[in-house]
Amino acid sequence: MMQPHKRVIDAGIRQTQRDETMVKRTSFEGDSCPVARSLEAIGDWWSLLIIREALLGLRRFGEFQSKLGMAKNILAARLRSLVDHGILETAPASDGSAYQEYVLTPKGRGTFPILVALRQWSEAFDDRPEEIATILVDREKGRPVKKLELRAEDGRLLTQAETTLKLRPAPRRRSAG
Amino acid sequence: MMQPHKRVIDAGIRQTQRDETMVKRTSFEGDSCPVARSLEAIGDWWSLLIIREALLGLRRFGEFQSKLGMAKNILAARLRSLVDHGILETAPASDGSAYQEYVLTPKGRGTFPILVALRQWSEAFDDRPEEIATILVDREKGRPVKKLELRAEDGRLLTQAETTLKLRPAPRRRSAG
DNA sequence: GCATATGGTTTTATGATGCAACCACACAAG
DNA sequence: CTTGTGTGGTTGCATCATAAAACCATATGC
Repeated sequence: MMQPHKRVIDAGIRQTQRDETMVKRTSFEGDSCPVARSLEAIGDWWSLLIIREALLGLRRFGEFQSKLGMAKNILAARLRSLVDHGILETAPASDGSAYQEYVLTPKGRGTFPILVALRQWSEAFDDRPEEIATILVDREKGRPVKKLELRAEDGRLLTQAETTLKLRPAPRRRSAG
Repeated sequence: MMQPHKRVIDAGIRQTQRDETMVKRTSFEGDSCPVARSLEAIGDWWSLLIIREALLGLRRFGEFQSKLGMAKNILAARLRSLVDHGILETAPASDGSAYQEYVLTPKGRGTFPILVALRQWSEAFDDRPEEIATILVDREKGRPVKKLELRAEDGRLLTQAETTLKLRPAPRRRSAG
């Protein structure tokens, strides 16, 4: 059920040496692993928490700053990075103040399953689950949501062992040949 | 040169002061948000990639090291942290070599949905999806898996907007003890 | 114009990360 | 038993990111 020896896929993650300062932070920008690519965008300490607050409706710099209790410079850097990655975008106004707001793009809202997965992992495995303050519920019924489930094309519930990785079929030059 | 005046670190910000070196990395250990609690354990650059490789069957220090291309000291630190968090555990042997292996615990295998969510987010929103090399497929049929879906207790498919957070009902002072 | 709140940037300090070098141990050869 | 090599890891140092505070710029109100 599991190939213990060499796998062909993904043989050798290399860090992208940028110019000459290759002691950077091992960027995963050019990596072929989609997990690594996600982490490149939202794999740092604060990004997912900022996104989480944004999903809950926060929009203003000061809201994030006071809610998350983080330093303003860090927040500014994270917001800029999230905007650069197309996860947030700045909207010029909303409440009259000529300041700007940070709102989630579709890509940003698309992180919701990631946050749910993180939440459910805590709920399932945390050593002190009693310290978890909130529950994600179905808004309509007020009942806890089900666990995320992975299904096959035909609807069968899949565990990790029932899945495997395949190479993408066609590197596809450019149109059909 | 000009020594700046005494730094008053105890400014009253929220951060979890551990012992006395409170300029650490803003640990989320005591946070009540389950997302933050997850990130505390696996929210750094390497942990999820190590877990990913472990899910694919890697067990040995050298396997991780050559596969991920990371420095050995970083790997050692991450492995230790993952063991401390109950995500990996060390098994004394397997192939005769008197060395140890790192195998996933149930808690570690429980991260699978997180990795799937990260993967699917990349697949859906990455700017250069053609660089993604692998596809997660149903092992039996060889067909791509469906997107993770969040459902209500009664099976209704839920979007983020159809969910909300509720406070945990009972803080429960250790009942019946 | 001046006080204050908001929204950042700059400065400075510390911790984390990255890499190389080194060390400890196991195993094999001589 | 000694040497050699591969594995598994630690130590040192350079560099980078992060953190906190101070500072600055723009808005808004009086």
